[in-house]
Amino acid sequence: MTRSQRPATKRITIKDIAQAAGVSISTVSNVLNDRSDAMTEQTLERILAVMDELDYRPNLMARGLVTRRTATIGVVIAEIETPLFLQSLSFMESIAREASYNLLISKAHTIEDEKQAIKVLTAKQVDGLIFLSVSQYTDDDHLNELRRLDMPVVFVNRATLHDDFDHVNWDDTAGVDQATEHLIQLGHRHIAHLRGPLSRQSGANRLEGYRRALERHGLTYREDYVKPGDYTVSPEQWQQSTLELLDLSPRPTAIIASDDIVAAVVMKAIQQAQLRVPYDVAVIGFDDQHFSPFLHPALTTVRLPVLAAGKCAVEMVLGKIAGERTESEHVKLPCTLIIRESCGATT
Amino acid sequence: MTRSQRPATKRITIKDIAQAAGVSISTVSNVLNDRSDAMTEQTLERILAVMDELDYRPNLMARGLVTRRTATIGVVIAEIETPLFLQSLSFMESIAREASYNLLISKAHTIEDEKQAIKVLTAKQVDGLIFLSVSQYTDDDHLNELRRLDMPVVFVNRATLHDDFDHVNWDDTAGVDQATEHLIQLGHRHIAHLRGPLSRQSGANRLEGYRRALERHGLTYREDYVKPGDYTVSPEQWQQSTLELLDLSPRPTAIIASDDIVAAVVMKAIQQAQLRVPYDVAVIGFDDQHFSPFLHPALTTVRLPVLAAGKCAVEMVLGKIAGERTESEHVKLPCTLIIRESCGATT
DNA sequence: ACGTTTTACTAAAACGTTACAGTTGATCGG
DNA sequence: CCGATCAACTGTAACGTTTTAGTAAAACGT
Repeated sequence: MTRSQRPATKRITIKDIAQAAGVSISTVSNVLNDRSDAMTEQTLERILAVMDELDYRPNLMARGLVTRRTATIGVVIAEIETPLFLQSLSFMESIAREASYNLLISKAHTIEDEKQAIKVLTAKQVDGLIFLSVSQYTDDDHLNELRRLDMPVVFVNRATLHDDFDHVNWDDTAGVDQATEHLIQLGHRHIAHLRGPLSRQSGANRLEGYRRALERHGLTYREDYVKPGDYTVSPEQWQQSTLELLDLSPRPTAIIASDDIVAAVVMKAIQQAQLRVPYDVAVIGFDDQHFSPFLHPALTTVRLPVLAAGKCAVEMVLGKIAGERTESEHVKLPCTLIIRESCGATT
Repeated sequence: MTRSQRPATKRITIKDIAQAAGVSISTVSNVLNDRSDAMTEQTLERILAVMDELDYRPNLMARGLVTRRTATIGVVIAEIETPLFLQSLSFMESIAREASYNLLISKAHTIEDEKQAIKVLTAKQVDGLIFLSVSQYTDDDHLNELRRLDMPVVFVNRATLHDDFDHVNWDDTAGVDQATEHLIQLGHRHIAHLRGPLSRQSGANRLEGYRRALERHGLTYREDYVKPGDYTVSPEQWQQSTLELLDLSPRPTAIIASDDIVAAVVMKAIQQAQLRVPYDVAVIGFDDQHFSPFLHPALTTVRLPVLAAGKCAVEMVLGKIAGERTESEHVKLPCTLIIRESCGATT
């Protein structure tokens, strides 16, 4: 156990290796860059041995300075603390790591934050930039700055801005459409919706999907069947909205919530009103958060392709970096209806 | 709108600024490093103007090469996809950003992964390293490698290894103790526990806290009141375990679950057995995940100080970097009992 | 045996900063 | 008015790599 007491840890560099192996630094650099064909087996082994013995680790900053590559992708993520996006981030890391890339992260909730984040991430010489679910509204100024960077940039879950940027989005509209369709197939004719904030793309899209499915089946869209389930209003109000829905005539036999948290509250309100889910009222959520299968009853919900989106985004920037992809791409991933107990299809 | 078509974006450097402003690069460097006292107001402004006009951004890699500072902290995080730790990570980013630091992240689930992560993060010259909830068991080899780095390292939520490392932990034992105490105060005498995996620190600690509270009150610890609620077993088995507990005589009047997800399943099982929470059986969870307030009934649970721990960890490495802290510290943060509906105290 | 190719290297110039040791020319105290 | 201090700079050597252009010696073909 050679535990040295503050050994004044001399940083060992390529120079030290060269010296110890009795070669030039160029040769050492060659082995570092897998150009081992340019030297004797014997020299290679000697260098390798010295590296190992001295526990040499190349300084990637110094390397990056000349190669202009850092093997690092910057991720700007919205402040919103939803587990879903963090999960996506986590998955991005997995994909990036397979390609030996790391993620440098920076949260941003205002446009100012975002600009600042771009500044520091690029100053740190990231090879590409991913924007995860950040502010929907951006000025041209901002976009031009991004264009000027001349660096792979992809937006995930942000309203499509301009065609020259890469985008990965998911199709909430189709997701809710599918959920509504499912309820209709199960015989429901009175379907209510606790919608998200209309100021957000997701809120508007989901309402649209609900409406679209109803119309396709010739069911009338009733204003009073739609109530706000925003995160801008409180859970108490979601509960209140649910109770109001239950008082309507005819009483809705199904409620589509804007997300799983809202759905949990909706189910709770229904149960407190002495009604049963799904027998009296079916409930469908949105997001497929990790707790949804464990609710009582297990929640039928629409799963967002957050993992696939993360993977896609990382692959897009890696492709751009490698020069394989050049055209800007707009990917729209489908959502999946996850049927559990709360809609009555499985019981 | 000066949208240039691939302007062959010449990277502008400190040299360009110097030239354009008619000064030496040293002077420009001085303004970059806030040594504006060493020049005329007029020169300063001229340089600033040129910087602004040319949209200059210092290359932090080049700077880092000479200062040996990157303003980046490496975070190695366990693969386990629990939202809780991701939330902690997210909060760490906030704290780090206040100090103008960024987080370079790398997941690791095996020791090999971890070693690899250390290698690349240090190669990228991070200024400090935080281990978030990674593998409990490490070889001395591994630790020595970390010591050799001569770099601030703090472990969060890892079993204390050696005193010369910094640690931030939370006191699960006291947390469950407190939860159990609360139930006892409410008059419960038959309290069961769905424990976590004993191979993990958290599982063992929580069982210990449960036991400790019982003993303090002279209540007998019954083997059959404790069943595994591991994530190593399936939700179906948690449900099964719950039903078995309900069949015991005397029937437990309260169940403490090893975490909130398990608690949700426990509540579900109880309700499916036509019993009511909390009237027939009280339930307490652990973690205070974001969905817990929305369960039916809202879950009483023990909140882990994941945010505080993240903050603490970041502050510890920043302190070490700044040279303010030198001693190794071992912080143990308290958990908080969050009383909601599922234990019957508020209804 | 001679020119040519190949092999196994090496020297030195980048990359974009900071840091330190100077160097001017002006100001100042006595 | 002279040496000393000071203000406002500048020149250049690092930092640890990669890369390009080269070189000396060995191998090869004829």
